Amino acid sequence: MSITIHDIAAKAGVSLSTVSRVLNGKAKKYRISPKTEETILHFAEELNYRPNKMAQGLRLKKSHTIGLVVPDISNPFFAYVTRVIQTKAYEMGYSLIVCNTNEDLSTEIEQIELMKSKVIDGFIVMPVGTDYRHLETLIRKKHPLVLLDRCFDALQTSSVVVDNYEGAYLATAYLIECGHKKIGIIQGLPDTYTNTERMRGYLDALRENNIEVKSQYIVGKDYRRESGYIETKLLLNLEERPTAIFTTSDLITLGALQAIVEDNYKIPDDISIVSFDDTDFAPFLFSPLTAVRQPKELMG
Amino acid sequence: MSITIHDIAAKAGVSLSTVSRVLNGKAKKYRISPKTEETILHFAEELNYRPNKMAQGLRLKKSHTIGLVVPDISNPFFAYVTRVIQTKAYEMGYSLIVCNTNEDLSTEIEQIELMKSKVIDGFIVMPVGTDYRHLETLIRKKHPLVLLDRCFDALQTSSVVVDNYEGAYLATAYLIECGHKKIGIIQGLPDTYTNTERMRGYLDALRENNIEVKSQYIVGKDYRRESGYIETKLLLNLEERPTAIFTTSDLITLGALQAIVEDNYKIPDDISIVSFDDTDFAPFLFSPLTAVRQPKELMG
DNA sequence: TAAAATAGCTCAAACGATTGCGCAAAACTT
DNA sequence: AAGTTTTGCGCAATCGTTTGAGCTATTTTA
Repeated sequence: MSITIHDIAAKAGVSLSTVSRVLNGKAKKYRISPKTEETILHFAEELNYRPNKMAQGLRLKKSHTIGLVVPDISNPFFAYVTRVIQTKAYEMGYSLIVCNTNEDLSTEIEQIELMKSKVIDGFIVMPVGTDYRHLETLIRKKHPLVLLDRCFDALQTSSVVVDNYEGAYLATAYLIECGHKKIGIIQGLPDTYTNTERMRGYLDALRENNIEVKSQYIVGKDYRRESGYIETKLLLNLEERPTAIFTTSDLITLGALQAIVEDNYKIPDDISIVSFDDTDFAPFLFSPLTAVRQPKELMG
Repeated sequence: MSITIHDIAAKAGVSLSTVSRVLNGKAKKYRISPKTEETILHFAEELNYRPNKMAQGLRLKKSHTIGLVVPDISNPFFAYVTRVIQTKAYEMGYSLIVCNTNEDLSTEIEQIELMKSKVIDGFIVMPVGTDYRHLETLIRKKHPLVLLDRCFDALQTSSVVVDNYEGAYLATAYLIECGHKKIGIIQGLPDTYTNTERMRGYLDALRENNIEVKSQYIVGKDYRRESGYIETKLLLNLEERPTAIFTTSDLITLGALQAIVEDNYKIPDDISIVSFDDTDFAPFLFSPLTAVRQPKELMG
């Protein structure tokens, strides 16, 4: 089959230990003669030797693999962040196992469970965000873990998040500045960190400007496109329809646009939109979009 | 550390072999008594045993891991396909190691080289497309390999591709039908399978309609957005500028749109665009876009 | 009642690498 | 010339599983 250190040892007429040491650059430390070292290196090259990472991993309890858990890799935001992470990981000699949870908690739990048995050096998780007991277990078992995009204040682990509150506050305040008083929000998945913060920003901006918070203007239940579509339709059909909508994800924005186009409303004459998550295509839409940009590169 | 079959064997008072056999559902085959089986299963459950996949992999020479090599995961098309693949792989009990080649051949070669040492069960590669000697090596070494999106006719391996020729032909023919005679094309990475086929479709459509092929209308050198931007600017500044442009990727399209907006041209009055790769946002652009859709779900 | 068959396990090698300990030969000291 | 140090390398255990080949009771057969 493939070449092992046995083959090299045999060719070079030395023991396994010696080969291993030379190949790991520990020749000096273990006083291997330069001549032997060269011979081994020569044969390793000639046979095109590649260490078997499973064997190494078994022995060293290290896989040089990072598990990345992402809610939806086809979402442009997550895709971009994934690319940044992969590139960096590769530079550092690590591979990336990518798991898609589809914004589903039980899938997330299952996928993490599967990865635990794979001897993964560490996890980067963008959690669904409604529960974190499985992450607690991960921490308790000493698996290195970094949370990305969404975090749990109760969880003792490193997290990389943007200031969702501030972003949402600014977005809403901007609409108010533009003269809007009837501002709807299509929220994402309730009880997730990002959503709670964004809602808080929206609400605070309204309150501080003495604008009444109307419950029928607060809609939405996940970050999907379909959600943006349906909720926008409903908002537009309200007796007193909002003049502006704050969409809390790029996919929601997409759905909202679809609804607006279908019902023949004009942006920004009939309705204004401000979106969380900047997207590459925002500037080229039939009406340029205002958006809150996240530092994706940095986050990755 | 973590629980091994040793621990279970000790608790149950049996040998390692017996535990392994029960856990692999081979109790019948090896005549383990139901009582013993139950005891073992009980302790496995109680200790929350997870097999160490590295040890299993070492022994069985199987990692239940697939390597996916993709040119750019932040490209919506690739991201979508990746998601489909990941979901399916997970259903079948496989994990996915994702590598980004950044459309760079040497990165592709390096990444594949790295994965080879990881004992990967098989590869799914969307190759950069300009060379395939490294893939030949892979096949020669009996690594299972499937090519996706782009293929090499010379390579003896399974490939999943769409009919790029037909798509490009139809797109171009559509523009001709609309009355266009001056049709530019912004091609992708030259010498790649997809690009060659799309060019062929474009050229054949022109020829069969007796339209002169002008070399200054054939521009572009990769699938990137920047490329779409620059080439469109140049096309629009030609003395005899084209009235339609066929863009051969969604990112090129994005760049083209940017250029068109900046220079204050109107779609479709001043210029028409037909794009290869449908995108989610196409219907909501300032002017709806005609596009050739690829069956991403099916391809994945 | 002895031989044969079966049930129910265990032993130990193997997968491919790493590493603490030890040992012989060479080189150096006095 | 005998003792000491250094050089250069090998032995064997270990990581956690799997599996072909036994091995010992018990049961069945003749």
